[in-house]
Amino acid sequence: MSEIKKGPWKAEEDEVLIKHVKKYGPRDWSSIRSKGLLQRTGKSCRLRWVNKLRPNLKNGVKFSAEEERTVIELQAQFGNKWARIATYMPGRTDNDVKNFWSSRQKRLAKILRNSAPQPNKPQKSIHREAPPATQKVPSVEAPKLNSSAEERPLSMSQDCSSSYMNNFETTNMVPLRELVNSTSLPFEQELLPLEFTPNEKRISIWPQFPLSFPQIPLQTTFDHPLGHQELPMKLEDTNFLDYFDMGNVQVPLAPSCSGQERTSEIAVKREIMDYPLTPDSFIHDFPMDMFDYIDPLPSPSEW
DNA sequence: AATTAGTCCAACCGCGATAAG
DNA sequence: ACTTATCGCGGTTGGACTAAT
Repeated sequence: MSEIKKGPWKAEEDEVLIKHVKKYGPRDWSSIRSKGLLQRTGKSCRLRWVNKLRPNLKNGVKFSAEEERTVIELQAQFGNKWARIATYMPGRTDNDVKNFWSSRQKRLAKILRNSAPQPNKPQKSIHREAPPATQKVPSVEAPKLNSSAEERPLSMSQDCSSSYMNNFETTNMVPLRELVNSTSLPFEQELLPLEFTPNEKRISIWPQFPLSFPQIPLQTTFDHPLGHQELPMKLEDTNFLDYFDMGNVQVPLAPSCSGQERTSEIAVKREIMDYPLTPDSFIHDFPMDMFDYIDPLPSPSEW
């Protein structure tokens, strides 16, 4: 029995694989080895085809702003179902999406690490008393990374906002699904999985949204004793978590989909500031540094 | 210029689901 | 109904590349 080859693929091997697929279609992967065409496992052949050789792949192309947004929202909805998410993204594989997401998680983890108060470093003056009228988001344990939104209770569905925060024991975060749901966006209807055909056109899935995307306020303000005049806290500020009690971060709640008010001081403030809650609102929960294309919210006069 | 740290990405592994015998 | 083979998915790893020091 011949040895199984591993490691990087050579161009000749790719050619053999492509020929095989042309002849038999993308199936019978294990027969490639049993016929002696390649010393690769069927698994390896399939992976190579799906991730690199398949037609219409966007190899070497960075994720666009639109793709970033798609991943963010679909991850919030589906959890780490990368294959499923990839079906909404022409030219992208589950591996692409997975790699993209994990790199953003690392980026965020770094941001949070850099932002965390240093043990020996004098702390900034932080407003630690809960403002009287503020409703706290229930504290949740950060779910394990491989958890899936589909398999979790609703309240635990904020994968993307909490799963990368394993460094913290508990974190109060906006439940992403609530935020997404609060917009009453029928995701399953709006984002149709794409079927790949040889000559498929690039399908834009976003124009169907009633609102433009993304709309991150240039300066997301949070309650602070100094007031936002002195402290225009921006999420991209690497020290932004210093403004919070790290163990008990308070973030805005979006209105529930039933329309009932879920007041939080911040949410109210946002209303006052005339920032409507959009389908994109949940992206407020991310530091801007985490993504490449999160643009500032245009001023209301520009709408 | 050399070294280090950070990022990206291709490929592997393990596991569960499903099909075939 | 049971066993085995195959496939597909998600998690992880390691090397290549780039930026920072």
